[in-house]
Amino acid sequence: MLTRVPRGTRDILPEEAAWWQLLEEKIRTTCKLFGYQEIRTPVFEHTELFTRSVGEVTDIVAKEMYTFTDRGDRQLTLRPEGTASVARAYLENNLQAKAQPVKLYYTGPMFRYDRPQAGRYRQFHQFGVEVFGSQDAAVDAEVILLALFFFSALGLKEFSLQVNSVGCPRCRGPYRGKLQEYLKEQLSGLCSDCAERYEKNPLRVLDCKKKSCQGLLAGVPLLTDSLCHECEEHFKAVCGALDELGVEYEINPRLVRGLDYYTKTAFEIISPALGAQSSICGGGRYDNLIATIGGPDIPGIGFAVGIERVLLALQKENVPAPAENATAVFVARAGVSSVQALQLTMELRRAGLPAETDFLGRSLKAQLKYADKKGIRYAVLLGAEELQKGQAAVRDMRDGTQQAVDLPGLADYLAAQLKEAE
RNA sequence: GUGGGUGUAGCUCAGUUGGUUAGAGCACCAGAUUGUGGCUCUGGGGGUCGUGGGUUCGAGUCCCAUCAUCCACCCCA
Repeated sequence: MLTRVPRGTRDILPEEAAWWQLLEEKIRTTCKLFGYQEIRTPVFEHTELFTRSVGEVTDIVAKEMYTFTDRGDRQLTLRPEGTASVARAYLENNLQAKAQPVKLYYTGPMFRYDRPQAGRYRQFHQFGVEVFGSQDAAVDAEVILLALFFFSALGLKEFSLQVNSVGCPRCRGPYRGKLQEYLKEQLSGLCSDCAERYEKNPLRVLDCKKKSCQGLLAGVPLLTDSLCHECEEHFKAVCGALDELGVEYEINPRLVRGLDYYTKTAFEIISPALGAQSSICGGGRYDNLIATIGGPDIPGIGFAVGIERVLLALQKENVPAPAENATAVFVARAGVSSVQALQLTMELRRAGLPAETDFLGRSLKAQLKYADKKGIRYAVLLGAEELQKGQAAVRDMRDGTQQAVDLPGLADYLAAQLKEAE
């Protein structure tokens, strides 16, 4: 073999593509139901967009971006996430001039240079929504409800919601100091990763998986206790809205989001069916993002769902595979040219019947075998004998019964049979 | 970037202390049925044993390297 797919990428073969189509359909219907409109942005952007919005010191920017220089010496990057691009498009196309708030959704491939593992790929796919222009806590609730609604619509059963508030620059700065002060005492007991996190991003120490570190965090000050008045009120309002709407959730004061632009609400939806990468949806509010990339002061909130992970979760939960939409009719031929058979096949197609025929000159037996394997319901036998009488034999592949039908009425006959079969 | 597991047919795997021409099931193709799928029977095609090097009279088997893949860490969807 000359070459293989690059590491961390994969082919989606027809069988699996049926799952993808199902997901894409649910995405569209759910978003329509909630009044969100689709936006499509390029898969690559100026590198600067991500370094500025996602944050220079985040892992995504520091070590996971697919960055390249094009022939015109431009620094470009394959998008590692969707929010920055949508925020850029919002600004660039003056969507603040449209009816507010602007509610958008997107799907598509994202790229991160990371070691592949269960539920993690270098090219992966996200479905996300973004709302610009409202600070109402009810919007936070709606966005969360949309995600939960989507998972339920897919037939997913086991998933749970965690929420937190990561504050804003006003309260996060002082809290960071308080946290570092506390951690300073424990520094000798923390793992090497946490020692590094202590310097670079102390909030991350909170959700370290090591028991030894968690043990040292018993009396750690929590951000939710140090929120400024505005953030605290907003967090209370979000929790209150979820309560009132009957949404089950857990407050996880150690939930930290990895991207710099998050403010206030942060949430995550987890599927226990998955391995270590159990997060199927992550999101939150980003009230300063638009301003960060040079726009006016417009608040926003959104989430991203990992399509591959949702697919894994559906399979782990044994959600039944979507029914294959098989071809309805196979035109088998005996002593008739493939072009003649194609002629009849086209007539059926023009009448709206999914149909195919043989191109391999196989025996009738082999043709029927093919039709059987592809789950085709009706085989039309076009043979010299029948053709003389102006007929074709229609074989119901389910019970093997056969019926001679006049060619002029064949499409109508098949259409009626198929309708009845429904 | 770090640690561990696994690489033999399209798929799942077997292959003895290193020993002739590397096997099975499923899948695929054909025949039994000269124009009829599924079930059965019979036959057939398909492998540089991941790759490169080493040890040996002899390597799928042992050693080293490398690549791929899986799982976990970091981080994230």
